[in-house]
Amino acid sequence: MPRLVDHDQRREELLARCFELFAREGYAGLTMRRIGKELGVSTGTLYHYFAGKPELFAQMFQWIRTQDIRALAEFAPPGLPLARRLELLQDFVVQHAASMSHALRIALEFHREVPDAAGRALLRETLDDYRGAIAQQLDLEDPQVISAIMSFILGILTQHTLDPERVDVRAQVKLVELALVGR
Amino acid sequence: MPRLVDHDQRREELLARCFELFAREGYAGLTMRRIGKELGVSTGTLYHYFAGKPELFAQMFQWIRTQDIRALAEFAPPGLPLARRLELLQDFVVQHAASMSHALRIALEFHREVPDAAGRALLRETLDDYRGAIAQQLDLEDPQVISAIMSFILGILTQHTLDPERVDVRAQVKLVELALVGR
Amino acid sequence: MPRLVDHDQRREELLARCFELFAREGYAGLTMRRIGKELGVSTGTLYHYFAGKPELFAQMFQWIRTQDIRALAEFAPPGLPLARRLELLQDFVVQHAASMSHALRIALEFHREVPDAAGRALLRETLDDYRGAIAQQLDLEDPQVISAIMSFILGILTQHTLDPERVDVRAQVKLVELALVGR
Amino acid sequence: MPRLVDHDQRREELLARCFELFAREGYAGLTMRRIGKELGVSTGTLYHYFAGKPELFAQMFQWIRTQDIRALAEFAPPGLPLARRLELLQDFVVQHAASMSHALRIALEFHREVPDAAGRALLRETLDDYRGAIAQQLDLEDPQVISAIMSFILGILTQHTLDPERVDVRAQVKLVELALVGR
DNA sequence: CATGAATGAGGGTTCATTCAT
DNA sequence: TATGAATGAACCCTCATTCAT
Repeated sequence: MPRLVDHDQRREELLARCFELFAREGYAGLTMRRIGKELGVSTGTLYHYFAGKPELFAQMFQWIRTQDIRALAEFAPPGLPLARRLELLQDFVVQHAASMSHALRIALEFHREVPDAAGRALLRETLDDYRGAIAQQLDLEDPQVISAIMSFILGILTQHTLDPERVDVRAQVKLVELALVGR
Repeated sequence: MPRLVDHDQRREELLARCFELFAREGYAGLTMRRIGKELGVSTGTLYHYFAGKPELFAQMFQWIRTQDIRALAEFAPPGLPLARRLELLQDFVVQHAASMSHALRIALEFHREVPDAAGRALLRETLDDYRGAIAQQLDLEDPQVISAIMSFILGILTQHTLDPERVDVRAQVKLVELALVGR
Repeated sequence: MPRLVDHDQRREELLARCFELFAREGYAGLTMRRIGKELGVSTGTLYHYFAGKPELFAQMFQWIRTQDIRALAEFAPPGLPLARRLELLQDFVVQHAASMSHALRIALEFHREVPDAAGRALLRETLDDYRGAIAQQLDLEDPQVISAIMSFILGILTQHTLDPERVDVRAQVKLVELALVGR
Repeated sequence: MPRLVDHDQRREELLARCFELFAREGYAGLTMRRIGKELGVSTGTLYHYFAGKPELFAQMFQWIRTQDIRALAEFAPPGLPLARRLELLQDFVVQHAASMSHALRIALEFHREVPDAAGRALLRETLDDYRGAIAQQLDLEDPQVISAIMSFILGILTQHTLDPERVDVRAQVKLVELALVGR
């Protein structure tokens, strides 16, 4: 059934192109008409592929989540020492700062817009996936350490959003290294 | 003779009571009618004290900022060793986690809703004030260290928002201590 | 009872100062707050003297009407020939063009805002008073002639409103003279 | 495929049906909701065709203007003597009194609601078009004479509005004839 | 008498959503 | 499958009016 594949492929393509839009304008600030216009389709078409705005947003969140985890699970090849792994994590954050900030904003919006149990569970699950990916890539086990690294990354992304010129990601990551590896 | 009301005092009182509302519902998600209802006043009264929704939001942001800086500048009395200061910071974060998370969300909303140069400048200034307060209270000077601590706090607050049950603030702060004070 | 006199005097004074305001901004376009501000009193005071906005407007209309008729009934001393009287009417229109235009606008607004039988009757009565004053001052009797002169004046005022630079009142009145006095 | 609607045609149709509404209720007195209800469409539809209330009003004004000038430029076939032309003008005014009164009211509203230079220029232009049409149809040249006839018509319309029962258009026009053609 | 804080109905406008084509 | 005209609830905001002081 090639039709279904086409349909799903088209759907994903639309989702991908929504990502930046939602990150920039926010859930409430972005209208279905606007989305349609930016994607070059009518609102009718949007409703053909998605049941509604919340549905579209939720699917997009799921989509980013998958994309992100996939990318995060690959930044360090196995067998490297911790210091080197931390360096690679640092490179990853520096390179993906913009899109990770966007993803964070969307997660926070998701938290607000989908405040039911399912939404919360999805967010927890997502956080866990991130933590898991970091744990695996850094080859660390202590959940508090992972959580701390996670905090650190989230904070860097937040500062990056609020004051992009002032945040020196590299210098900051160095400090984490100190904490973990010792001096 | 007019009704005896201190205009500015009343204004501030309304602002204070908006804080949680905006943090929970977000700028776009919170309607003036809803604000009025929650505060127990009519929309007309709201417009009597504030020129409009953006104005109300901006004033509220300024108000939190002042409140927060004031609180943050007092968590550690002078003359204590760094380890003790970090402990006090940790206590401060633990105690104020909820309201600080709210403030962070509002800052991020502000970033989206007031995207002009003045808004951005205000956010940078606010971040600087926070950094300054932390620097002074911890008696630290290296801006990168301050920024890193800032990242750390912001990340804890973000995780606290997304997954309140899972974040052990105390355990995480311990790690920062290790990085700064050594083991 | 000097209090009552004071009260009425104050009321009339406020009415007088409303006139231009209503003419310029229109009934719906002028708010009670604005009236208060322009007159230097609070809205409360306005409601102390007038039962409400419609009442204020109606009283003001009555007030202009009285003023206007009084002025119109005096432009020509008795005993002059028709040609001279027409000249004096012309002078009167030229001098009072602005305030007469305002009065006309207000009459038209009154027609819209007070569409009940009493309002309509008041407008007819007012028109009759004007016609009567013109008839008496020009010493003419044919109601169609009076009505024609009335039309003429109203039309001049309308053109004066819509295109103040282009209307040469004197030249136009000359034509009426031709019609009435012959050449 | 989209619903088959000629956007511009639909727009004009809505404009035409707004005309009487605005004339009767005035700009400020007529709400978008009311317009929608009277035209049998939702407010959403109104905003689908017009950018807003001012835009709708302005387009309607332009529309009447075009309609009126077209009608006015055809009341007298060429080659008739002045007296006959005046008779035809009289017939025209008698027949179109109601719609011309409406147009005049709308012009006056426009004068108040669009007080900027462009609005004023448009009104002047409109007056000029009317004067031009009259000049051409009556085969007259003296601008003051045209303006006087214009005044006369405007005044008749004004009286017609304020006191419809009392104005004998025919009798009044006779007087203008006397002035122009002589007795 | 005078004030202006307070009200809430109703204004213009937007926008998710539906549906005839 | 795709379109965009159409809907109407709900938004922000204004304003005539009331009333405690």
